[in-house]
Order: sequence, then structure tokens, then C-alpha cells
Amino acid sequence: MSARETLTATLPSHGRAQEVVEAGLDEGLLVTVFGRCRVEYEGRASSTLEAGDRLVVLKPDGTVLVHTEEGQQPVNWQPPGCTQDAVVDDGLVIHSHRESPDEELTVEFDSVRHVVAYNVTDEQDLSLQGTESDMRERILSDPSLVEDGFEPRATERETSAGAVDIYGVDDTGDAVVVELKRRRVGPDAVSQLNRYVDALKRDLHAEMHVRGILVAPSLTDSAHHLLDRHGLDFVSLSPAPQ
Amino acid sequence: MSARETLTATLPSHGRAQEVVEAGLDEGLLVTVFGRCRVEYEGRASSTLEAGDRLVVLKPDGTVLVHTEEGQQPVNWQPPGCTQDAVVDDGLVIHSHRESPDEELTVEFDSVRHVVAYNVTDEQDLSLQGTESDMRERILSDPSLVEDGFEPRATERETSAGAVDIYGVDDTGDAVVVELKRRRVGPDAVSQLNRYVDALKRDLHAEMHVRGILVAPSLTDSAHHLLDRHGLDFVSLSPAPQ
DNA sequence: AAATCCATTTCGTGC
DNA sequence: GCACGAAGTGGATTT
Repeated sequence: MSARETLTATLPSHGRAQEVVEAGLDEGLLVTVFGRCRVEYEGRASSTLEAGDRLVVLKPDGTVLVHTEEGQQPVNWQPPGCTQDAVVDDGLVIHSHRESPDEELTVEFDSVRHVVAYNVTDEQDLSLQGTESDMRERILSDPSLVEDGFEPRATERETSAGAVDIYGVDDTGDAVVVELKRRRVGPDAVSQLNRYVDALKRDLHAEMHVRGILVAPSLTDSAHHLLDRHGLDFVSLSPAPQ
Repeated sequence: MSARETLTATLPSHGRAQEVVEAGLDEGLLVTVFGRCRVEYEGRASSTLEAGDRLVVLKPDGTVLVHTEEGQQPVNWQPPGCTQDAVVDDGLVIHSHRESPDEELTVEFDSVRHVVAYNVTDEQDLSLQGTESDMRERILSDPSLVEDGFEPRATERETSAGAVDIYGVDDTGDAVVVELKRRRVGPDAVSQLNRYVDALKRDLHAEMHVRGILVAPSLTDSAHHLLDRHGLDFVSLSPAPQ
């Protein structure tokens, strides 16, 4: 079987399906199996899924995905790094095993309607814009987006509660902790910023005043209340320059 | 074309590929397209992915997934509810559009190596054990798992900071807020519990003492420090009965 | 539609 | 390996 080719089998016997899957796994191909199957998972949690038609994707990096006809997320899965094998019992059975944590996924096919093994080459990386990291770059190149007189001094500055997105000083010389979020935020982001401000106050253990500024497109009501209660500030900024 | 059948085409012309995809979309089939493609996304963020071999999955609920040979997550996607269409320009082009937020995904194929449309029926629901909800049931049926004398009074009790997992009283009559986590927790879960405790103190605005207990398999060091600082308690409990 | 929070979150980064 | 936090997080539930 040439690795250049795409191996396919329509309505294969379980033995033939097993051959294609095994060949695909051996040769580092991307394998898809479509058919009626039961799925069992045991690991961090455990689950059972009775027989139905599903698409199973096996990737050469050890990923397994079981997709139904709806939903963006697979109904069952196994992460990269797992070991896969395919055997024939009553029907085609695909096992995936992971150590640390110990997890096992078993897909038992009643009937395989289609199996394909694709030879994949993909060197490209995704270029993504509009991330939190892009917001940081925007602010570093124009600190007045936070407030007039703001001077960034460090990014990812370490505190005893973790790394602060942007650390700097305001026009009065007070220390400023900036927490960035690329989307509308709730109370969790406020608590996060408050932890950093508290930690920095303790770390500096001086009389130094420490302000906290949450920079995000918008705030929920309860986040706003919590922000006020903690004496923190908010600046509205979107990830894209618009 | 019978909906009972699985439509497949190997190394199809762009026109033939478009026919299969369009027929699949029209008839509510699960469609997979494998080939060399470029991908563009514009919406909450924006991204570009240069030409490479990928597996594209189109679901009848409007989901689009673009998978490379590695990673559990699709490199690009569109959630359920999007509208899909397939046209031929230089090659097969698949568009997916979403309103609110306005988002568009475009997949342009240089060459299609394989296209399949599957008729899917799947009535089954996943049965999952070992969730946070299972922890709650365990505690309600044996409250001493939290501590001797603990008496649950309500689940999902509302406070001004959100709903508390389990609300109850301890053997001295003090109010108790229990926050459950199915896995090892960090500082975020401690802050969450602290918000609930603070909110309940304000809500009750009495002299009533309010305790907070974090129930999880384990704690990180910084979570432990933060827990101590806030005067909260920890109880070790796993989601599964072991 | 908005808000909140869980998730077998996954993924990347740094230690 | 663990810890921490971002993500175009997704998904469920409730208002």
C-alpha cells in the first residue's frame, strides 16, 4: 500500500476495516471511520454511549475524536499522545490508552460503513489576530490607551500571586497593575486582578499605593459592583483596533 | 441520490466535489472533505492559514471543523447554527456564516482528495459519571463527607454573588457555604468561594458567622495560602467513590 | 440575549 | 511533571 495514496473501503468487512485502520496507524496517516458503534470511556471520569452512527477520527499524534451529527465538541475523545490499536472481536474495536492519568477509550463497531486513511502534510501555522497578546502590544505602543501618563515598566511581572499582564506607574508615581481581557468580563477577572493588587501590596510591603486597572471591552453588572468594592478601575478597550 | 447511501468521491473534480457537498448539506448529511486548502476566519478575532492538507467536517447542525494531522482541537471552526454553502471558483470553496456575532469562515481547496457524505442517525445520549454534580449527590446522601454534623439546607442557593453549590449549617449552627470542584484547584476557586462567603455575610447582614469550605481532590500551594488568608476550610474529596 | 459557571475543558508557557 | 491562565474557549442553565 503506497503511503501516497488514500486508502478507502466502503462497507468493509470488519477484517478489512481493521487492516485499513492498522495500516493507517502504522504509516502515520489520518484515519476516519464511520459506522454504528458503542463507546466506553474510563479515566478522570467515566462514560457510556449506546450504539449509534458516528464519525471517529484517529490522528497520527494519538488523538481520538468521536463525533455525532451535532455539536462542535466530540461526544468522546482522547488527547494527543495516546496509544491506539484496532482489533476484530465481534466487530471492529478501537482502543486508545493513556497513562498519567490512566485513561481508556473503547469504540466497538457493529458495522463499519466507511473507513479512510489519508496521508497528511501540513507545515503551516495558524496566524491569529485579536488575542489578549495583541491588546498588550497595542497598549505598549500607546500607553495612553490605558490612561494619560501611564508608563509601562514590565510585562508578565511576577508577584506572589502570579504574573501581572502589565505593570507600570501612573502620572502620580503610584504602582499600577493592568489586567487584560479580550472579551466582556465577569467577577472572576475582577477577583484575579484583586489577587494581583493584594499580592503586590504585600510584596512591596511599603506604604506604596497600588492601583488595579481592568482593561476589557466591557463588564457585567456584578463585575462592576465587585470592582467598585475593591476600589479597582476599568478601562474599555477592544482587542481589534476596529 | 438516495439518502440511505453514503456518497463518496475520490479525487473528484471541483464540480463533482461541490455536488456531493451541496447534496450532503441539502439532505442533512454529515460531510467530510479531505484535501489541500487555505482557511480564512473573520469574526471575534481573525486568522489565516496557508495551504496544507486538512480534514473538514460539516455537520447538519451548521458546525464546521477544520482538523490538521495533530491536536485535539480543530485549527479553525464554526459553531452549530451557522449557514453553510459550497461553490466552485478556482476550486471548491466552502463558506460558513454566523450572525451575532458576525463571523465568517472560508475554506478554499486547491485540490480535493476525498469527499464523503454520510447519513447519520444517533438517538443516544452520553451517560457520564464523575462530574461535580455527582460529588454534590454524594455529599447530600452523606453530609459527614464534608464534616461531622454538617447539615445541607439548600443547593444552588442564590446570593448576590451567584449561586452557592451547597448551603447548610455546621454543628454549632454557623452558616456554611460549600464550593465543589471535581479536580485539583488553584487560586481562582478560592476567590470564587470567598466571593460567595462575603456576599452571604452581606446578604444576611446579621451577626451570623459564615464559614466557607472548599471541597476538591486537592489544592495547589498558592490556593492553600489564599484559603488560609481568607480563613476558609478545605476538605479533600474525589468525584468518584474511588 | 445576557450572565454565570462547569468541563474527561484543551492549549501554551514557564519553572 | 506541575502550575497558572488564555481561549475565536464550548456547553448548560437560568433569568
